[in-house]
Amino acid sequence: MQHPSLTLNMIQLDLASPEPMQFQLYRAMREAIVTKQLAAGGRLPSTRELAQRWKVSRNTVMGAFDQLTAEGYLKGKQGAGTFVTFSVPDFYSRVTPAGRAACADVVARREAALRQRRMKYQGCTHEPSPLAPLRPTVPSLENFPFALWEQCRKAVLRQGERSLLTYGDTLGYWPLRRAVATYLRDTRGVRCEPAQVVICCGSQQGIYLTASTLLEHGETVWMEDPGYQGARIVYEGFGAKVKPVPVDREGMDIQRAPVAEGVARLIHVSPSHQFPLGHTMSLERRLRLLDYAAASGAYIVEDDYDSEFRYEGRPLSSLQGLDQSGSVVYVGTFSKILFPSLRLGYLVVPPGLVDLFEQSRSRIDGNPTLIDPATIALFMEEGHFARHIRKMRSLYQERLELLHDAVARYLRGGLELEKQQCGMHTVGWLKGSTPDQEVTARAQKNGVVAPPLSQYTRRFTLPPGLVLGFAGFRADEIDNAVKRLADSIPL
Amino acid sequence: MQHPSLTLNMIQLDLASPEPMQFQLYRAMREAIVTKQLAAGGRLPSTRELAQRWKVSRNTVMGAFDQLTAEGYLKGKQGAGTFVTFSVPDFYSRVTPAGRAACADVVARREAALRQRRMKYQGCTHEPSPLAPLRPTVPSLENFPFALWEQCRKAVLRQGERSLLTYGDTLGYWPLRRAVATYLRDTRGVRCEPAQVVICCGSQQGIYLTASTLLEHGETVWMEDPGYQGARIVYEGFGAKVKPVPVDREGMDIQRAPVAEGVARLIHVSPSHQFPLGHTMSLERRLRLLDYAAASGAYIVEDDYDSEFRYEGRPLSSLQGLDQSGSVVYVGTFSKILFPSLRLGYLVVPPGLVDLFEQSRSRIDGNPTLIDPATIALFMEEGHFARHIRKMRSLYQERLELLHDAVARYLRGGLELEKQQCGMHTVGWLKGSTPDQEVTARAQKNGVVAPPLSQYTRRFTLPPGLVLGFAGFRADEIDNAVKRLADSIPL
DNA sequence: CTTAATTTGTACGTATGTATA
DNA sequence: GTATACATACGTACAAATTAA
Repeated sequence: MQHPSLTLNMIQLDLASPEPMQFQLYRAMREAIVTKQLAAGGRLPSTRELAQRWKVSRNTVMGAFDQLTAEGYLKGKQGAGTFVTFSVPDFYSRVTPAGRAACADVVARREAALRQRRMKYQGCTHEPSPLAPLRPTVPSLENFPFALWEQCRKAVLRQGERSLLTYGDTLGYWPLRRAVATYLRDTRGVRCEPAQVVICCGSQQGIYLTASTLLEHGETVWMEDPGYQGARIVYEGFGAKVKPVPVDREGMDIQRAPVAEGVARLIHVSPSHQFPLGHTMSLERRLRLLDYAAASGAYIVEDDYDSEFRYEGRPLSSLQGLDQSGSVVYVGTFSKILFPSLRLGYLVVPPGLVDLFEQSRSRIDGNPTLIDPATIALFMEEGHFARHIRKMRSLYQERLELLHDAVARYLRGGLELEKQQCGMHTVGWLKGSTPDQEVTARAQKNGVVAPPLSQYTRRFTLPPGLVLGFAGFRADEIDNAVKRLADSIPL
Repeated sequence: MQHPSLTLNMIQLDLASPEPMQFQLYRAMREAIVTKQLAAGGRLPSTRELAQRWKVSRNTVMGAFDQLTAEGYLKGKQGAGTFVTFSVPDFYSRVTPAGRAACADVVARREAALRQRRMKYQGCTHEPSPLAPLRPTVPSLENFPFALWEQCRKAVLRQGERSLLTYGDTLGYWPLRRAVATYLRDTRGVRCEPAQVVICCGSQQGIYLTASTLLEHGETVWMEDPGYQGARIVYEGFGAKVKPVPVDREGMDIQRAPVAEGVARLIHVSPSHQFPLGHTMSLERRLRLLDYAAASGAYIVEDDYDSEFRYEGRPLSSLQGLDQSGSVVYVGTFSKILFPSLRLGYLVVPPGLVDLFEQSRSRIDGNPTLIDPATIALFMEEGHFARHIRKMRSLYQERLELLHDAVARYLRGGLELEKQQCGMHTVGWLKGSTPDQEVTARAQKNGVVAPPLSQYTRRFTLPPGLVLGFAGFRADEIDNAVKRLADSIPL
């Protein structure tokens, strides 16, 4: 077959461009080949000729040719010339307008289908509210002993620099698992061995991991309503049917669960400090719940997200500590005690399930980080952790009182605060008839973050209310925020 | 009703135990109440009497009583005594031996069923091999510019301490997404905007996230065989049917895919440096693959895990850069360039799918970390990143040559190294007839890590071979390891 | 078949701007 | 600030392969 000669007339060089000339040539020629402007098998002009025509060195042309040869577009034959080896396959849809159109159609339909499928999981999206008062779940960062933290980090790095940079254990850094086990035993009445502790990237991942291990597509999950919607989204993402169970002052009542609609595989609760209402689950309800789980084979997810900060009396011990059947997965987090961007949490799983959790963990996200966990471990071992909690407890208690004062000052009659015994946020009931979303929107305009209670419920209607975080903000910030909140509530 | 007096004779204290005595008392009494050894309404002995009997301070007894009172088990009446308030509900199965047995049975069956269900996902587990030569995918940690890294971290913290401790954007720290986009554009020919970049906890999570967004239960995934089994486990965990596609020197051949067994939703490939064999996918195969994806509606996962280190010529540009239909999800990682325990990677997703990925991301693991990403961003902006890659490139090239020398010296005839042009590991073909697993086991005993090739394949048989990592080890370590490897290979 | 012209592939040396140590 | 390394660009030379006269 006679090889047609190709001219390459279409290619223009730009001397002023910062892009190297070799690369300009490479790109232009590749484009020409892929779009079939240069036919397969065609012979290119000699490098000499091209160098002369483009007024560059022959080496420059050869540089471009080399790259194209390496990528398989060209093939040089000594003495004969350089040829386009690569025949853009005829199947290649890009070359014909019809093919292109067909593909575009397929691609568009694919995306539409995907969007459709995912629609059902959408629900309430995570609102990215700004870091303004009174955003809930923000700890006091100003009071975090960052210098101490850095000191621990340095010590940890000095000791084990090389080993802390490599791959860690799937379930987490052992000294941290040990420290967490001790901590939970001492302060939360959790019964566990270090081996049962799983370190994960935040409590959200902990819940995810639990779902991925214990939950099968189509199974039923019972959740508190109102409750933590982040968990609902996770469960629904696994194809679970999430059924709301009403909550009152004694917490979730398992006897009011929709048993008729199918037995639960997972029951998600926050017994120490119900999210978002803040109630503590009563002892009777706890025992009923545990009994139901043991008798029915359901697992309980105990979300203990906020239990560290209790202002009256001793913290109640955990559900997990009462359980004797191995039905409870305990979920905790460091994000709210230390700082959120640390993104570390933990699970305590029943002893018999550790290996199953290890399997799913290694699928999601093989080898975890090491430096931060090692730092936390030391931070705990040296007692800074417990000390910081104690300090924050009294600080947050003060701030809760400040919030009460400010509400009494600026919002008498407009907002009634729930009596809160623990946590970092409280609920304020709106006395007027304005829907809470509307108040939230107005407050946002005034620079105050206060999510509406209605955002946390799916089925049961609540009186209008706001969730107010008081932990992360100074006295003046709280005062100011409540003042502006008062301006946002129509009287 | 007359309250019966209770004796508490059953309670024994253990002075030697590290558990505080208050807590021992608390637990023992709680246990007695819950198991109905102490009846509801019963009057306990006075704290004075108990203190005397147990030979502890009255304060200790009061501590235990306080806790039990706070939790709702007891109620003290001044002048009258302390009473058991909590009546264990009769439903409570734990109280009767029959109920206990029934629960135990349910619990045991639940766990067995779970184990059964999860069995199918088990497959090849992640082998936790020690950090010994010649373990693959270990970068040279000794040469990591840790001082510079710490400097960047410090600078980043100084600038934005408070904001770096709070919650970040779902898809990652924006400056890092921007830096990654620029880097990939310049060095990998990836076409992308910063908004398409998703920061995740390692490439494993990237693959997981992709599967959770694009893959539905029961759909088909095509994968290179041999290939990265971590990805297979992820896909199978989502209920996908994973079909192996053979690989040769030109990479995976889409024309040999098992089309008859169902159309693919996802195609997982490593075109720049096939894992584990190290071949580069030819241009024709690349275009065929892209064409197939665009025409069939499949998505391609391009795992570009190792492409930074190329020792001859320029790195080939990515599949993503050739794609015009938005069918490619590009997966990269920092773990192999910086250090593994950093656990950070990234995806580049098609522009139309960003919001879907954001949704799934927020389910898996809401708000990502900030300090490390910010540090990387600065590290990149200041050029340390590119510099470090360049340095490591020439270092690894040297080490590859050292490996070749050592093999020539100690293993002439026993092992033939694949000619490698890039990456951090290479393949050595065993010339004898011993199965590779056996050689691996012997090597492990001699302190050398060298995974068998057979571990990376599912269906197609390969000649026996070993995967040898040369990047993370010093000259003497490599030499020594090869010597010990020679002792492990029967001649 | 021989020969001369042409072409690639390889190997030098040099200059320059940039980034790095 | 200075020395060093590196990528880009340019020029020259020559061997090996091919082609056409």
